[in-house]
Amino acid sequence: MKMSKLFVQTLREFPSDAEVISHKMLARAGYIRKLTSGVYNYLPLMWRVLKKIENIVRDEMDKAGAQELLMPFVQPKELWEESGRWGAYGAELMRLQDRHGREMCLGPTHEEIITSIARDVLKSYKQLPVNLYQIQSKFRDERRPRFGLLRGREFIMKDAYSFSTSQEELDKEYQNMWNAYTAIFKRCGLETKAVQSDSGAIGGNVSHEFMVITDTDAGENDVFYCDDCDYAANSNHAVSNLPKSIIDGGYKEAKIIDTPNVHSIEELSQFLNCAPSVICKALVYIVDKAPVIALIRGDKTVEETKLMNAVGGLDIRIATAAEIEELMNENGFNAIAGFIGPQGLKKYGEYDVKIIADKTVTELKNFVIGINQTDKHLVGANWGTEVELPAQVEDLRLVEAGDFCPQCGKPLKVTRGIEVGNIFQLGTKYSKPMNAVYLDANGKTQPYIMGCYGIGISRTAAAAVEAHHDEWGIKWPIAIAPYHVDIVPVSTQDETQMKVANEIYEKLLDSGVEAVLDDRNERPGVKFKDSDLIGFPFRITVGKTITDGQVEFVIRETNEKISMTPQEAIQKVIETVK
RNA sequence: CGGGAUGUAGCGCAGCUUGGUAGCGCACCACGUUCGGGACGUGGGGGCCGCAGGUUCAAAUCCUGUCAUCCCGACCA
Repeated sequence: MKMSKLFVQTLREFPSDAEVISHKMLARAGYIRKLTSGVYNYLPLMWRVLKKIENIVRDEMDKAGAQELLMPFVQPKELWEESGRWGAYGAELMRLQDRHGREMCLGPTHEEIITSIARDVLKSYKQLPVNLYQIQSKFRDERRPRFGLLRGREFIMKDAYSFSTSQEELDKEYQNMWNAYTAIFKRCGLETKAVQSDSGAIGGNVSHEFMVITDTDAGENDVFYCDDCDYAANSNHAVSNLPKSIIDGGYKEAKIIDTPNVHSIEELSQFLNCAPSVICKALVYIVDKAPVIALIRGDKTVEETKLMNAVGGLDIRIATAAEIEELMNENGFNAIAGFIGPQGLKKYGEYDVKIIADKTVTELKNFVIGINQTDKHLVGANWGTEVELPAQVEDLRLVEAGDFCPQCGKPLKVTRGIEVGNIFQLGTKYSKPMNAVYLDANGKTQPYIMGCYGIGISRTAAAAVEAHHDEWGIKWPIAIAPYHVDIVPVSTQDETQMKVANEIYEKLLDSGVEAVLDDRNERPGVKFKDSDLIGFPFRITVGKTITDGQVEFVIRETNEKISMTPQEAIQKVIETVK
């Protein structure tokens, strides 16, 4: 491709609406343009990158025995009602009506569709197992799109779905996909870590996320991991063993004491001169409109996803001051946040109050707790006497760096990650309600045991930029770079330089190398800046030294410059690309 | 959805307080001088000042409404 004809406009400055590095770089280097919030045009350079990632994904999925198909982007409401998700999915599901008023949605994922196809075709155990996948645009009406391609509303995704006859068969396919994913990301030049995760709205039991580890703002997930064993988990799912803490408040008897204007755990522990770990904290949450009180040790934090899952909810938030006031009034108390306790809270409007204790509070003795009276606390409390231990006890705790690994006991570390793929064991979550069944060897009707496996194609491209760039621009891994090499004659006026540059270009093209010839009559600085910004893995500069038979070979990854003959440069590129 | 901000040429911005011919830099076109890390000169092309009302002789500027975009908090590929 001649640079003068390449459809690209690089910008001197970063667009003002871009926040993270991948968004800034891709926009400035002319890969993408925003159409509307969270929706981007993929310009020719971007599309080449995306196609390369897609092809790596295809290759590995096919090798793993999966078959590609393509499902519709627009889906009818009826199938979503069968699975129960028309109501459950929430505002992220982009709903619309056709001219007859029939309700449809834009596909955010395709479990319903694939299940409806499978149940029509897969009638016998002899046809199983099967793994089907597609690569397609998805639409999720995110509450807040941001970070460019990392969190768009429309994005390109590979989604695969497996159908098995047993848990063992599913386990095998899960491992198969795990291996394929590891190979895919490696080929894309990305280092990933597979971490245990919460399974969220898609549902299911076992799931892992593939994270590109990046300690920047673009990494939206906290990942806890162990250096000594293979344990790694998303913060919404991580568990840990705790270091020894003080769990006995040491109070000889239970009594109510005045704690004026002492709102926070920190203030309370100072006021009472006790460890935060002997205080039982009570937090009021609203899960799907219903009130939930979470009890947890004062020095620990509630992981909201865990709490939400403990009550089987879909949406969670901390209660407002006004809601707490209502809750108190309705149950005959008068207290503000900071003085809440679990005692005597029964009703909130039409809902029953649920009380759930984190495991950390069960072992407390002679502890401190709120009693729903402002400016008062109970000290020296014990379960079973002063306070009743809630029937439901769960792990609600957010893990912290330094907690001990649940597998091997060594201290855990934390880092940030970008989720580029995930694998789920769905079980019969969709096959049962949608009556997707086959006949087993005994002629008995059985629901499929399903799995699903996603890769964010466009997100993977953005994550690659996050992981591979410097202050001058992108440094694409060779396997997903839009072009392999940029050939830059320093002066288009110089006949020798142009002649040699053209020869190099033609020879590389003949060898199947994806080359760009920067034939623009621009000053060299402009061409070098563009070359670095766009991120060609290699650059061959043809300058004055061509009179000595030398060109300059530049490796973008290291910015290393090596003088060599044109023939050597050609050889070097061909060897690397093959 | 809550809190904060911004909409003026493809990109980055000024002008608005105090209404009076719409500007600057980059990019784009032409000519000339330049030519190893985003050159310079001269001359050009491109804008319903987000949109709709209102006030006024006159609105980018003042008022009202509306739409869009971005940032900070809860979700996911």
